[in-house]
Amino acid sequence: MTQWYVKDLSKLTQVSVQTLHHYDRIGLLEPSVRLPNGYRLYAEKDLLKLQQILALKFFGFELARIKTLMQEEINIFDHFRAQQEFLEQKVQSLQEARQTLEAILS
Amino acid sequence: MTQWYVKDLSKLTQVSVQTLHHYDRIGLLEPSVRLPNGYRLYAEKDLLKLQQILALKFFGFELARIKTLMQEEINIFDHFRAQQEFLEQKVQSLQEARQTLEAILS
DNA sequence: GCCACCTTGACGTGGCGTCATCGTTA
DNA sequence: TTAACGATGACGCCACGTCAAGGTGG
Repeated sequence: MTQWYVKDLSKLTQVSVQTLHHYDRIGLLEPSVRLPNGYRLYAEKDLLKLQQILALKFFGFELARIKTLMQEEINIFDHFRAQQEFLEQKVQSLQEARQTLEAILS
Repeated sequence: MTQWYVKDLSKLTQVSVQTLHHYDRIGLLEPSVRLPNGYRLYAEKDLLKLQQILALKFFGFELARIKTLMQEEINIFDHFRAQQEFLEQKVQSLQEARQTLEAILS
């Protein structure tokens, strides 16, 4: 089986059907085939692309940025470096709050 | 000066006017005085309440939760403990992503 | 005819930001 | 008269979740 309907791909990747619909709407991941009845049909390359999207999501990138990143495909490491700084700041601010709470509780 | 219009309170606390409007709409911080012309007038106790709200926000509580917390006012430490766990999980997931990026970059 | 799938569309979430339109005058 | 405030209301953002109403048959 190298083709999937939304629900099949959803089960396969643990990504909800609504999320796949959403990705289609915003043009992030459009199924390579649309059947005459309007059904979405995802091929293997779509699955691969989805997995790349999930990886970038894990790194904390926003969907809009993921979209442009996958079109550029160049100097991904520069983006990684920038994203790392971004995450570092987020972690720091969370850590501050957490440590303050810890101080209060101890 | 112990009374402030929205913009004055905004400047004083660095909280935007829109945010103050928002807090009023959701019933989190309603100004103690409403002039006949509809203008909001904040008193000192409102300022104090706003500062408490900001503190709880810093700890990562959601506005809805802050609202109920300030009504209950009891066993705040239990909430702090729960919130600490919540923050700890957030920090961990962010750390994972950050460390993975670090590994890639090094 | 029934079930399990598929579609699109509208609305909700959180915490506001951003106009737009209008009234007030600290 | 105008600027600088004030008000409310509608819509946008992000990443979807959640109905709702209807079509299709792998």
